[in-house]
Amino acid sequence: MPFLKDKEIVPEPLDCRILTAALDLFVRRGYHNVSVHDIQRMANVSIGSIYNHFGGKEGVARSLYYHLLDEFEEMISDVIAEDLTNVERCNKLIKLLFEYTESRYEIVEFMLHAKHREFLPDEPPVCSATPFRTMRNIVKWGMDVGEILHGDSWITTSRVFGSAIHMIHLRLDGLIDKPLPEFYDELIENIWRGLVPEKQDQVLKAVPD
Amino acid sequence: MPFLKDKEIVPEPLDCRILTAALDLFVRRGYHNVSVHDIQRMANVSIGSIYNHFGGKEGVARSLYYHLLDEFEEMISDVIAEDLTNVERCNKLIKLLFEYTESRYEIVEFMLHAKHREFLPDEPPVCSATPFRTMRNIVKWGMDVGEILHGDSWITTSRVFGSAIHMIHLRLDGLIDKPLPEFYDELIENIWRGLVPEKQDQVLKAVPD
DNA sequence: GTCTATACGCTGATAGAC
DNA sequence: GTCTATCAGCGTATAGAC
Repeated sequence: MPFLKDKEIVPEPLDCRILTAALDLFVRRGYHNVSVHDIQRMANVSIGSIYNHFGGKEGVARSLYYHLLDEFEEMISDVIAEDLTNVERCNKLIKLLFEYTESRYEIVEFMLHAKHREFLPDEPPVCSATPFRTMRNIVKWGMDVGEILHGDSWITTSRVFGSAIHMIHLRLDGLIDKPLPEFYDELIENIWRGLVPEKQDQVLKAVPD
Repeated sequence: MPFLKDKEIVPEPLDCRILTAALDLFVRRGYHNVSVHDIQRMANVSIGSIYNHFGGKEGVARSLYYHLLDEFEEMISDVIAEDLTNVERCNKLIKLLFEYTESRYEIVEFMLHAKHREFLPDEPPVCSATPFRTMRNIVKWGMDVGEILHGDSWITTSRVFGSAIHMIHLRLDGLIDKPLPEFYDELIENIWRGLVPEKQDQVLKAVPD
């Protein structure tokens, strides 16, 4: 029986507790290895509440997914609003993704690593979602204005973001044991070598925070 | 009731039928959305046989996984045995992976796209398996003998194979609607631009089949 | 070795009190 | 809105005949 003092704990909203618990469990065990009872237990709510708020386990996952997609989208919008060159935008996004991977591991895992098709059958693949489309557009804009050398759009995007995302996967899988930000400078230099017109050294400098 | 004539159909071994059916189902619906009954039905065998041969659903998945890892490993050994430069080896592997993605879609999907952790909890991640280690070694050998410019090993490998693998993911997710081999030449040219010492145009030429 | 029929636990979901 | 108690169905696994 908790003392009254314990009640002074910040009363985190119920929805939030559920989503936080769900994210943690989904990432650690995988969606299908988590039951509604598990979520209920970890979030300290009743099953009834979960069904009232989200309509069931799939509803929780979908809500989580949309929520995080929104966060992601917002992050990209912020970067675009910052008035950088398109190359700098790419750099900044990679930097942010690398930092997220270290500080908010579960989010990146859930968004980049999870197979949503298996539990959200009606959702299109993540890569076709707005944030990823925008990332591809940034590369296209860069080619249009001559910042980035012309080439097939899929190839160029894969070369810019694909290798970074691949490193994120390797990090999440525990193969790379150094924090990703430590790779940032060398990776960026490597990415643009041969992808930008001659003598554009300024792409090297880290973007301002 | 089938006529005797039907019995002339090549008697494919029972194990093989099970594994083929399982691969198909796992890839289409995801491991957790497939029941032993589904496999049994599609393979035209009884549940008992599945338990006799593989000990259960997880056993089927594990057997399938090992089997395909072996195939993959063999493919790489063949390439290494071919006496090519390390750069050519990378090219050849990317070419083969692209071709596999088109011709043996399910295999690539199951090996590169599936989250094995969720149903084979004791297996290390695919990327730490021998084939992938060998791919990283090829890049390292290339750096050692001066074919490939020196740099961090993770970064260089991600730049060489990561972008190709990323394109495979995009293709499997249905975003890229052209067969991957059509991207091969431009991608290869793009990959080595800035990664090999000056004037090494020969990397461009497609490797002999 | 192969099959059928059956058992049993777990999970998603609901009903109904508060 | 929140909770507890309960249900129905599915999916793994086994027992035992052939």
